[in-house]
Amino acid sequence: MFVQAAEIGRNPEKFQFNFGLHNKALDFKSLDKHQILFSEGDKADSFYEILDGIVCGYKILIDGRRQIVSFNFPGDIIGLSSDEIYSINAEALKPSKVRRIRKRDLSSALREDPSLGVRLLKITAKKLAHLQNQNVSIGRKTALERVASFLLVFAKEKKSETSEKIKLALPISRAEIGDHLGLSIETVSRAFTKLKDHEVIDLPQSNLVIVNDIMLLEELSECDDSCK
Amino acid sequence: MFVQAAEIGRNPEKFQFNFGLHNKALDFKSLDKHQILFSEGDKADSFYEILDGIVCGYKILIDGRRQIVSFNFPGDIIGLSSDEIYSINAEALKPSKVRRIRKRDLSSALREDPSLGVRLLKITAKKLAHLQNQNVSIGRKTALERVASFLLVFAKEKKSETSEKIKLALPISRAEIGDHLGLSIETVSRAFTKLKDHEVIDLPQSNLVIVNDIMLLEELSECDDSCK
DNA sequence: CGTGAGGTTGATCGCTTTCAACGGAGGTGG
DNA sequence: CCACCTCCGTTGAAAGCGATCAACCTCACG
Repeated sequence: MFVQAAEIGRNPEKFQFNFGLHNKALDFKSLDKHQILFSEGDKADSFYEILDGIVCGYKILIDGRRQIVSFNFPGDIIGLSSDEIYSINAEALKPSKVRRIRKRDLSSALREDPSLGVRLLKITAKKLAHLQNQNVSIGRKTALERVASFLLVFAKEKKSETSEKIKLALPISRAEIGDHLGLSIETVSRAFTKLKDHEVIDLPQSNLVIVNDIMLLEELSECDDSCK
Repeated sequence: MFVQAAEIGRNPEKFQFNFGLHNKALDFKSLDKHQILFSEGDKADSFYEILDGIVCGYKILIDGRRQIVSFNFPGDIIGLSSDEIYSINAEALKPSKVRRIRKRDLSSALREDPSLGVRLLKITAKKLAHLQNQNVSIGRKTALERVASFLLVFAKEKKSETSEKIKLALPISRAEIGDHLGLSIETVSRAFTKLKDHEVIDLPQSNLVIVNDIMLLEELSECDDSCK
């Protein structure tokens, strides 16, 4: 029983990227679960706006260790690369839809609409800020603090809703969370259990998180003392 | 005896940012060692090009844990924020010079020069790629692999020089490296010692690294097996 | 020559990983 | 319809890596 409506990352009000290219060849693409959108080293002539689903960006070391550097939800952009080639892999975590934007179209679009540059810059800067936070989490936080921080991001996005309790349908597995937070599956699971035991969250299903106390969650995200 | 000429990050050919604003009020600023350029939460109406020295970007948790998210050398930009406020702190690690660029000037500059947007985007995307690599290091690599990766970045920048051995004058303390790599001072020190013992590097002074075998360093940056 | 900051090295502790077993949910085929 | 299987998540026990605590060293500087 998947609570689709409450699923995280589904934010219809989210900024929809508009290149003013509607009359030109639009390039939509459907992705199956686990389908690769692009791989590290591929020629990076396009980037993509996520329209539906989730596409993650990740890197793998030669021995298989994986680090997921971003989860991309509808409205997000993936594939902006400084180089001629992609620096990461992109894979759909569930059936997804994306819109392809060719870089060569970008230049002309920028000429036609100077404000586009500012907007794009803003999006990129936002990704930067998020990645910086991620760096702090992975580099300096304990397992519990990382998981709390991770949940907090989604909880804050949905906070505007009136009810005290925040319901999050996580469309992401423990393994994927682990690879995002630099933790093992087991450690992620234990952190969830600990948050549940301390009644910070409820966990009616493994993918359904109900945040009981967002203030406490916020405290825990920087200092897990009260959850020892 | 500081080997100034060989110091990392000193790359005179590095892209110098040009806003075509030379005739307008230029805003240079000198920073002492440890002087704060801006703090997290400050109004972010400007960003800065580093002209000389090193400025690091970092975050601190309430209990003092610090994560350095970037080292910025001459030619680099710091302070690009998606928000109205800075998301990080910026501090000079040694006497530095920066050039201030007001965001309101940016909009007009973008209108006058559309290619500027592409360039700025490229710079930001490069920072993004670097931060992603950093994420992989901190999230999935061992201490030795992280230090090897760290050195490798600088070694590759200087590789073009003819000699086999690459001489790096690290202008960064062990504590700063640790806070960048998510490690303690002691662990960083031990990693350096191990690299020295295995003759991957020489370490005539604590701040002077001579890379003997960049191929081996590259291997070690993803798999520290051969250095156990 | 004393002092203090930065770096190294050793010993111990603790958090996270790894290895292992178990349980539930969903899908398939007899 | 139920047995079986696989995938995912949870829990326990043991091992390992890095943090912490502590002592010592070196060097620059007053």
